[in-house]
Amino acid sequence: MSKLKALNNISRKDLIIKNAAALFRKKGFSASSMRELAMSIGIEAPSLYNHIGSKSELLQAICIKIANTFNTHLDLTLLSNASTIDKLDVLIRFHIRMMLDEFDEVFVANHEWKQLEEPYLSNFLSQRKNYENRLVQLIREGTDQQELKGIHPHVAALTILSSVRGLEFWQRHRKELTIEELENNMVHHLLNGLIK
Amino acid sequence: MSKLKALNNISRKDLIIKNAAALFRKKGFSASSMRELAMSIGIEAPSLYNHIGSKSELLQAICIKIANTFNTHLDLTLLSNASTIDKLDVLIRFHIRMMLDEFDEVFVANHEWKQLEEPYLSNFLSQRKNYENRLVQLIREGTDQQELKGIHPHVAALTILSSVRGLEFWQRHRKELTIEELENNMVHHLLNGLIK
DNA sequence: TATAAAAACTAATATCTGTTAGTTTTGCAC
DNA sequence: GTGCAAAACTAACAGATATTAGTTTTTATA
Repeated sequence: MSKLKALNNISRKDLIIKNAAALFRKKGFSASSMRELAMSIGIEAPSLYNHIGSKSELLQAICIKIANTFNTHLDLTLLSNASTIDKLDVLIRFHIRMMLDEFDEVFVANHEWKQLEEPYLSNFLSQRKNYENRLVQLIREGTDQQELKGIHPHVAALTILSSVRGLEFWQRHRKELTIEELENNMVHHLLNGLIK
Repeated sequence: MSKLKALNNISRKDLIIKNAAALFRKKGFSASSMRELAMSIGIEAPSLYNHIGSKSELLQAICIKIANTFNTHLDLTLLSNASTIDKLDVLIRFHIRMMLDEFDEVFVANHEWKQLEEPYLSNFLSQRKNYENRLVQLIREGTDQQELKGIHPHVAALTILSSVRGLEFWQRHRKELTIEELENNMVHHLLNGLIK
């Protein structure tokens, strides 16, 4: 087993977390049982506890990882010298890629964070609030510098974040467009509008 | 009790459904217990069954009602002689009002439909797909008639629906804007874009 | 092949779940 | 006040839940 682990560099614990993300996405955290998770791996439920501490630890791992990924990317983006519009472009595209590439994890973080226990719940929420606030600030700066229209920054930020989040429903239509076309369409809609 | 019911026209069953919507929104359907629901209304859990058939019946009632409300409104809107843009305007504003006025129910329908049992699950999904398809068709017509840009209709529809759905996060900011200002900002963003 | 650790197993527990059965209380009509 | 129906109650059940304890099997190393 440790030879396998060395080969493809994925530990038993990581496998459990990955399967948990898939299961939690499909049925929701509370409606998912440890027996079901174990079965998806091909072992009995108690065997899971040789690798993990508890069910809620799995949710914590998923949510924390996603929150960190997004915040780290925002850090980097805000540091650049690009214009506000270009920064928004980069951020929107990153959200879209994440939504498609790390679908299960992002979905679970978006939908099941309510089931986190303290202090992970507070932590997750403050990270998300922080992310939102910095995005709002970016939009405000764009408005001040006459790059953007005077749309209320909170509303604009919410619209952008909600739109990309809504890509959870895009799976059905994946074949219609390439990822790049999808990105281009969505960025264009959010930045330039729908009306000709 | 029946005098009370006659007076304010809300039956015991309706009260239970209303409290269920609030509870399901706060904790999720699977994480909500019938004992908790009963406590929120001041009775014991088994007493609920004098008024309702089962827990899942509550979720069904909530989801069906919301799906019907949206589909009925779309029926009416599509019948009018207004331009595509005006129709989109009306639809977006209706979603926003619903999200704010019937918050618990809309939230639960959006988030917990997965926990529906058959045939309610299939029914709900086909109603939602139908709604989405008709919105896509409306946007396609707007493009054909040169009212709208050539943004991929599915992407545009998804962006619009996701944005209004994201108003579940607006509760925190309710005091910042009136509902009408919120509507105006969001409609303007989605139709005319963010860039000046 | 012997050893030790990793990881699987079985058995069991306490708790919580939705729901039922049967009984008592409540509130209104006469 | 009597009677009746609505709606509350208590007691209880069968099944599922996450998790623990203790044991056996598997695997890698020496």
